[in-house]
Amino acid sequence: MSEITIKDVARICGVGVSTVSRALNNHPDINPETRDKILSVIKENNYIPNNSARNLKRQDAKAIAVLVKGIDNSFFNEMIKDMEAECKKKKYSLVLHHVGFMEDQVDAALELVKEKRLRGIVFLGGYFENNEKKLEQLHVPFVLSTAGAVPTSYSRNLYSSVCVDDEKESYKMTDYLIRQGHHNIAIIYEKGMTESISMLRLRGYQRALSDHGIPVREELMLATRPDIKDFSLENGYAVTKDFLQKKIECTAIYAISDIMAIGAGKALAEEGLRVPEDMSLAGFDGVNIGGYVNPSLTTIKQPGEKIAQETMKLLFDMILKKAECQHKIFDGELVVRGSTRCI
Amino acid sequence: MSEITIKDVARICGVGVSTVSRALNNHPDINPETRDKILSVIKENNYIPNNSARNLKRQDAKAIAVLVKGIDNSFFNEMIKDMEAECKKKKYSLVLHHVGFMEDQVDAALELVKEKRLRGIVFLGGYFENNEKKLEQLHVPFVLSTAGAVPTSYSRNLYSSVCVDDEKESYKMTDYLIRQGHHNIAIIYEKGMTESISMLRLRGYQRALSDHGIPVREELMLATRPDIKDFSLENGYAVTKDFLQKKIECTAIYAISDIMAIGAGKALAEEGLRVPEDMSLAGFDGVNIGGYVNPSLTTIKQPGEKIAQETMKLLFDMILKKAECQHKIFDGELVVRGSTRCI
DNA sequence: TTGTAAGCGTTATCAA
DNA sequence: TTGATAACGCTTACAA
Repeated sequence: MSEITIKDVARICGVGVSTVSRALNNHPDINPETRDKILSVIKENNYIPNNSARNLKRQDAKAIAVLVKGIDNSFFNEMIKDMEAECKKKKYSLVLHHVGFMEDQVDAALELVKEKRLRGIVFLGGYFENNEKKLEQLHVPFVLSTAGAVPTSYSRNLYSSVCVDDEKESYKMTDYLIRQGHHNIAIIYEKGMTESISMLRLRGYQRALSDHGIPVREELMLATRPDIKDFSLENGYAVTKDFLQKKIECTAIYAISDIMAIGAGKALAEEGLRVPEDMSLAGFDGVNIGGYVNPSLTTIKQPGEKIAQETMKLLFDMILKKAECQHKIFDGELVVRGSTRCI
Repeated sequence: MSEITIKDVARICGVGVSTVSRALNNHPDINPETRDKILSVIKENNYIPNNSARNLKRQDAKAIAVLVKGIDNSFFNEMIKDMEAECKKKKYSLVLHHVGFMEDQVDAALELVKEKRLRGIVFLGGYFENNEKKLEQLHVPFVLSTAGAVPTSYSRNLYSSVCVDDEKESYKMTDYLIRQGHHNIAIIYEKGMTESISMLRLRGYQRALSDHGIPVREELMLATRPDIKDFSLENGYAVTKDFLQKKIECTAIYAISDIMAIGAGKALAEEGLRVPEDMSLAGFDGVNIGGYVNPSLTTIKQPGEKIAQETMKLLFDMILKKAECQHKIFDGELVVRGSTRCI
């Protein structure tokens, strides 16, 4: 009943353990006949090598990890499959690991690198403030992907990064709404660290208003509720519901994520407000679902596929060619759909 | 530069490695002063224990794993956080592992059990046909959660399970639509193994029609496209688009997942058909987003939270109390919302 | 309360 | 082409 090990396989085959190991790892220096025999014994006896033992001993695990902040971020999920594809091309295995909202991504990375002997890391999303020292301990190349939240004080040679310019893209959306005649634009954002993605997008909104000579009004800046999951449908809904009670003059609501915008849409519907006739509604990210709701959602589409591919390119350049750290910024695309209108 | 190990920590502290290990694992038989000193040295030197080595040696890793089929299933993602909560109560750690569409869940489980010395497994979703022998090799208790697709030939003492009766619930939805006056009801389903969840739901649909004396018509049974991701927005959309071209008489479309129903909704909108005035639309699962689209989606709500909790209860009963295998079936709830109407 | 030493199941080294 | 054997970094008897 106790699990079978490489020693048992060796004994059954009448060979040494190293020969079994060679068969297992496709080493060239083994007689094809012996290898086939060993492989068939392995199959018959359902032997499965212990990965902990392998990782412990092995020096060259051709593997990288993608550490994703949060578990149900549609935008990230759409990117992951692109990363897996790129990784496969390089014959590396990709360890996917989700880190909870309260966990520290860098701690998780540090642990994982030791455990699996990883050669590189991708951080998908997340915050990196007050973490420079820990990041320095990460002795493998890493790329911050779609994680705008890196303090400018960090050395640019510490890491690579790929993202959109969140402030600029948010400016683009706000500017568009203003040009459509909207002056009272509410924004749904998440209060956070200065360099968090949400705060960058808030700054873009504020700057666009200022550039158009429109005062930035406190009562139109709707912070999400800390007691509800961040960036969720529920949060967008709750915030908007509260806002609408106050009857503040407003012709457009811009949520800094599509999912929250969809949540806001429900609150609008419940209050009898039609989109876009009574209220324009806009999001950010460009997740698939935004194109499927009714009316479909005007948004800033991040080029997820490009970002994913470039992320892997930078990572493998650093791993394989010892390339320097690089910082790529992609443009987002303003996608105008049915949820906004000119007034 | 090379990574620091427990030996280094021991050397720096001037103690033996076992003492460091004791400090690390909160063993009671250690002098609090030595422990504090060791802990501070660990912190200063950023020592992180190697999990592979720990797993290899440790016999009693209080850990279970949840193996999830697919990465962006909203319904599963909503359940996972409930499972994590239950697990925390038992002071077990929960290893979350996603298995791709082409991978075999049981193989992944077998590997993971060895690697992490797991005490139990939850399979969330997936198919288990032609896998009985492999499942038998899994020498830890496991629960199939929301995985209706178990051949009836399998021994009931092999595993526990928690789910809804997919055929019955699907019957419930179809019966409801019929009672609303719909006779030409199209169903969007996925062709698959006889016992797959999708086929069970299809059978419920067929049985309801028959029971009402309505013929089951081939041209109203819309199989998803194999070239598009299964259960996706895109698939629901594509299938519906094709269907509408054919101008087949029909007053209701029932998709066996909410996400596909939402996809179908877009195709309807594009063809100028209003929901529910021109076409009723229904889904299955009861994911959050269904309550946020416009009109909100009529669906069968699976009690995800209850299922998650019961799954963990059964698993821990088996692990801790050596309880027998059990098979629980929960009722789904017909949630009537704005997307369907009486004709 | 602490230290020594024996594994855990592999892979890597080296000699045969 | 093979087989002993020494690591890998940790936990845990057992001895002190």
